[in-house]
Amino acid sequence: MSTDNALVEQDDAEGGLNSQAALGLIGYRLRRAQLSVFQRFLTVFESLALRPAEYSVLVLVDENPGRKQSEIAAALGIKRANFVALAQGLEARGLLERLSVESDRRANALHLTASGRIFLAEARDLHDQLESDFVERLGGESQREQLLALLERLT
Amino acid sequence: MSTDNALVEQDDAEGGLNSQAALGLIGYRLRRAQLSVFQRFLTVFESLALRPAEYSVLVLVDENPGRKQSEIAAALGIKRANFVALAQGLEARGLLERLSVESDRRANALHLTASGRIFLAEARDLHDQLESDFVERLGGESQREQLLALLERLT
DNA sequence: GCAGTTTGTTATACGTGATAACATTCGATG
DNA sequence: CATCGAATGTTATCACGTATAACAAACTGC
Repeated sequence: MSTDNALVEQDDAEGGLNSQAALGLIGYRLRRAQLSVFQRFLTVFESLALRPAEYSVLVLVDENPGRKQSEIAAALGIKRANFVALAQGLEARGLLERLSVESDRRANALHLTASGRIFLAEARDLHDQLESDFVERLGGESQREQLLALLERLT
Repeated sequence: MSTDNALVEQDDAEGGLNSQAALGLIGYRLRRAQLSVFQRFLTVFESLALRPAEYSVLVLVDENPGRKQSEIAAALGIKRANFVALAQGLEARGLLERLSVESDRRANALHLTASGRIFLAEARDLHDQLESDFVERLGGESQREQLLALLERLT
């Protein structure tokens, strides 16, 4: 029952394990792909010292200037508590401004600084290259949209 | 350049942020989908107190009995160092055996115990249900295979 | 004005992945 | 056989991401 025939790969060779079932798992492949993609992201963005989460914050703030921390955090699925250090870090680098709102003195309204916008443009270039590379791997733009649609349904 | 017009959704409403670009990112969607899938996994497997990584180890060992720790770890993309506690945990629960190999006294050969096999059968049932649920969300078996193929290319 | 809620914040804990160092053992080569 | 390099399992440690609890300040609704 264990040793299989020619229908599947042999599992007695030293090289590849029999991983039919294990690697067929959606969750497993999802995790592997995500780790791989993030790893490539980290490599490409190393020169900018920018992490994926930070990039997504900059993009979202750029597209939604003046929003509160909580709103940006919630939109990205990040807990308020965990967002604090993230925002403070970007602020310390001069990329992000946290302006106090007159109508609500608790809230911080997020804006990009001038250099934040310049920095983001640079980051966007890098990211576009990365995304193009992914599209190439996937085999075309239509495959990319298909992937995004499928991932959406899982979320 | 920054404020856009009617071509995209308005971003002044209180509900949804403008997230065209941010949410269009492959890495971002991948991360969100992976978190969502893992969360569902954790919920379903809560009764068994089994984590995703542990499940994948049991499956792989079941299909490749007698392999060394390093081999199983490498096949799952887990570092040797991080695999130790994982394997010891499964051994402590009586699911896994780590037999010393005569031909190589450094190595541990991994096998499932009898109760490990029973336990795994139970886990496989749960996982099959979960996977079926995913397939349903994806819209069919062919979409599942498409997704797996696309993820494979990204890895 | 008060009660309950929201916002930002700190502290803390857990899980995962990565690296470095180490002892033991193996393999190959002199 | 002796030695050197590599492999194996292990421990300790670190960096990150995520989660919860608690808190002060401020807002909202009654």
